Amino acid sequence: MEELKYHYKYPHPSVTTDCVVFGYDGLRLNVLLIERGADPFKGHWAFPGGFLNIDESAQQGAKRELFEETGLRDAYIHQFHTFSAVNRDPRERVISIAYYALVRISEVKGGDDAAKAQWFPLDSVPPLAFDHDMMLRMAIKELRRQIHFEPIGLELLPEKFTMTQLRHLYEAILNKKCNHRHFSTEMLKTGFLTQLNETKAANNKATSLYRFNREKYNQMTKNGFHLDL
Amino acid sequence: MEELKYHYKYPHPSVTTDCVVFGYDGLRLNVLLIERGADPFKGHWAFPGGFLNIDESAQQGAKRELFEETGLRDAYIHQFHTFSAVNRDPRERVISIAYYALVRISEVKGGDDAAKAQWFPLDSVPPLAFDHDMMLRMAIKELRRQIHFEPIGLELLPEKFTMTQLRHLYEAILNKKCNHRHFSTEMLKTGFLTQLNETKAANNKATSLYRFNREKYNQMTKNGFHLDL
DNA sequence: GCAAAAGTGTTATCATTACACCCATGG
DNA sequence: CCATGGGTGTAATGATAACACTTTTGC
Repeated sequence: MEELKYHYKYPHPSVTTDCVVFGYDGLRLNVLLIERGADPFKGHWAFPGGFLNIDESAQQGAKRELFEETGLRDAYIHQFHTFSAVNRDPRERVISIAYYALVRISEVKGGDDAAKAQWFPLDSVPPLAFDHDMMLRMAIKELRRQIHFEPIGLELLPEKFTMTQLRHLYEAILNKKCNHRHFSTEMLKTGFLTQLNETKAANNKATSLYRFNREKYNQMTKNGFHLDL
Repeated sequence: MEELKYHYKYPHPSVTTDCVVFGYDGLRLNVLLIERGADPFKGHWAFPGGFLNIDESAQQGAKRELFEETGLRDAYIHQFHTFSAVNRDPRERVISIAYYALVRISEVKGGDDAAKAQWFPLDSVPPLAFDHDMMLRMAIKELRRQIHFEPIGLELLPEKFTMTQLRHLYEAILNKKCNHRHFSTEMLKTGFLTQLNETKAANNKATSLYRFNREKYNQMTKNGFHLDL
């Protein structure tokens, strides 16, 4: 047995970060799951995560775990809840600070370790390990709230996109249809979209392409705004 | 020196809960602060809080701390963020799971301990200890978001109240005027208000009194709804 | 009696939706 | 050449706000 080095008068919990990684495939919202190779919950699916180092903040820890699993360095992440039920891990007392990330599925590489990772559409997620079912429900709830107060999309859509693509993303996240006239006017008046001169001759007449105005986008992420959908 | 009992191979952080207690006095939103009696930050004001026991969840810990400080057993509390910057406490690595509570100022008794506690209106809060300034900003931001998705007021208003009182509460929280016609129709159509036969002959002609419909209120707290203000 | 607080009637403006129609592409 | 997936014009409906006016109380 290894030497035990750190001594406390009162017991301290272990602290982990977990990351619900949302990816958009242009049609549906997906989550990235890892198949556990060891007990407890061996063979079950779970979110990527791991122990927090003593010299890193939770955000740094979550980004490190995300990088190890997806190869993404600067993804957008957002802390949404800390899970602390006494028996949530059968081995020992573990508190998990949970984040969600928004990424483009196409940019994700396989993880460092040989862990099996796989994307699942939101309506086909298998039963998860630990309290990760609740974790997923709360992540979705928080994402659906956040969409009313911060811009979303820069991390999920290609560089250039049509208004319809942006609406489809919002519809996938909110799981409801949005009126396209209203959606378009609301989006344009936020000011974080730049209309390009280019158009896309897709399956219909020339359609305008848009790009995110990063400066305005970041400012609105920081200061917040209010969107009625 | 006391005997040290708990041994870990890797260092574990300490975990605390802190509670931003919001109280409404019928006019403004206030927060409850404790004057620190010992270093670090001796003499500075801070939110009530303390170490999490190994056999309680964060929610139980926050409620325990709240009870010790206010005498309130069943206040409404809501977790809003976990603070984990490496040097947020100068003594050791401390992670704080932060909640806010909504209480009636009139029901708060002095705390168990001799700690000096005092209510401060939101626009007169002194500089706070640790990272509690940021904590307060984030608590207010989250409360202002939450008000769009869950009913608020049962914990802050008297049993019976007028529509104007309810609107004043919302205006105090959102820090902006609400159109009184619109406010009234929006509130009534949520269904969590019950109009009483009684009226209040206050400073004007007879005004209807309302009560919260607890069943509907709790259901909407749980399932969420959407309110545009 | 008058100022202040709060409710009501009327109307103007704007947001939102519904419906019908048009256009360009891909088979 | 037609079905499909969007886009647009017009108009109805409903939400929101502004303004003037009323009621009652406290001073």
